[in-house]
Amino acid sequence: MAETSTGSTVQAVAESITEAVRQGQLAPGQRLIEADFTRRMGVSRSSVREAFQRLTADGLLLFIPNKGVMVRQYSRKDMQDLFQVRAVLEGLAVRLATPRLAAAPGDLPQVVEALTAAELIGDMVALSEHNRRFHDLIVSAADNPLLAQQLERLRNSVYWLQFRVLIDRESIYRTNQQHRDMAAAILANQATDAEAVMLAHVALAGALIQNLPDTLFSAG
Amino acid sequence: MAETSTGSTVQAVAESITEAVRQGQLAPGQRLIEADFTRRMGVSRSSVREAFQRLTADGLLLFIPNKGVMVRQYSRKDMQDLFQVRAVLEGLAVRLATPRLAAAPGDLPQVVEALTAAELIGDMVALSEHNRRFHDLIVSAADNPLLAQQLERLRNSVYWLQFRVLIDRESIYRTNQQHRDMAAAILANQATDAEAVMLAHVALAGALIQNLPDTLFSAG
DNA sequence: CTGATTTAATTGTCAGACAATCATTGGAAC
DNA sequence: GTTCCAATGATTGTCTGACAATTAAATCAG
Repeated sequence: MAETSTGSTVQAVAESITEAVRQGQLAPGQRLIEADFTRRMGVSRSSVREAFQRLTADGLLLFIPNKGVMVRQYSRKDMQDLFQVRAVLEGLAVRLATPRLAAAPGDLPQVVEALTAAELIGDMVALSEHNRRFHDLIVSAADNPLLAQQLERLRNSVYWLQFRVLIDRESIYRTNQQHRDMAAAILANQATDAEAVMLAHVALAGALIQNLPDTLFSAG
Repeated sequence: MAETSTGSTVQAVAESITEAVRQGQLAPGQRLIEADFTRRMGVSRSSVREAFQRLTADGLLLFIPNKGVMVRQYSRKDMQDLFQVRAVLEGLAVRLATPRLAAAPGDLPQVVEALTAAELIGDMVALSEHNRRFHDLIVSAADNPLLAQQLERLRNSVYWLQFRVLIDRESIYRTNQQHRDMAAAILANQATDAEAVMLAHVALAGALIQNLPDTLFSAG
């Protein structure tokens, strides 16, 4: 277990599971057995249960009484709901962040450049990485920890789907163009414009996800 | 989180603590001792710990490693952050709910009437009750469970402060007038107008809370 | 092959244990 | 009397083992 460990066992278990889900080693819908993790990680059932509890509250796992927990899977409706919420929150974030970033852009210009560069050479890993940096930069400039936490949770929920989305060059280009437009609006201190672009940006991401095949969604 | 009670022990403990916090029997900042609850409620430590864990994720309690949990207390900045987030979420809720409620108003007219009646006779308990019904009606009409859950959590956080806010007749009147305006916009299927009123409504609530004395806030 | 019944897995909860950490108390030194 | 520090007590973090209740799997009768 080589994560940002606080020394806490529960924390380590939770992080390990989170990572496994993100990497797709634990598929959505898959049931998690307590005894399984006690053996594989050499920790007690109490610790495993507490980790499950925490991750359930985080929305990563789904808890069903007397049945245990499973990796939460989302229906199309769930994703639609999620992107509606995410849109207004990301919009709020960029609205709050704009005046601050306009005054102190920090890494913003470099990140946008890196995004464009990654797009040109088709480096998906770098693209994903810098995309995360772009949004993190905005959220942290918004200076609202609650907002940051909520958005982090929402992003975790779509993390594994996100990868299946950026496949065609067209979508990548459109997405990246929105990044550039948004950065321009931010640096010009046009909060309303930046928010409008962000709303379109999140809407596009949501639409791309809805275009994915049925097999990636639960029935619900 | 007010889930349907499963009769589960952990659930019972969590609900009991939530209720105690809402009623002010457990004051913000107060530390909760595990052994205390095992004795008083006749349950095991594991159950208490799991309940703590759940409530921490819900934002009701604050967890500090090796120190335990305490009833979370909020600084003015925390409350400002919270109301910023709440505003956009409640705004989204009413925007989504408006077309549905315009088509099928359900109890909306009666609730608004009951609010006005409670205001006239100065019945604070009824006022609070119908206020909750008003907002619940909107959120459930929005048909977005994720949004509903997030708003529920945010409301829990301010529940105990809310009571200290509605003291002067002026604020009560203004608040209630917003309810009436919002209902009118909803029934006229004017989603944008309804959302605008909601934003003002939440902003007013936030301002009233900021007017409360320092003693009700943590330092931060 | 289907359905019912027995068997095995798994969860929910409890009790008790012990080391690690935090909080408090009571000096000892200044 | 105040300040620092060690001894003491309280509390948390984690583990082990246990057992009833519930769910899932296997078995067998038809």
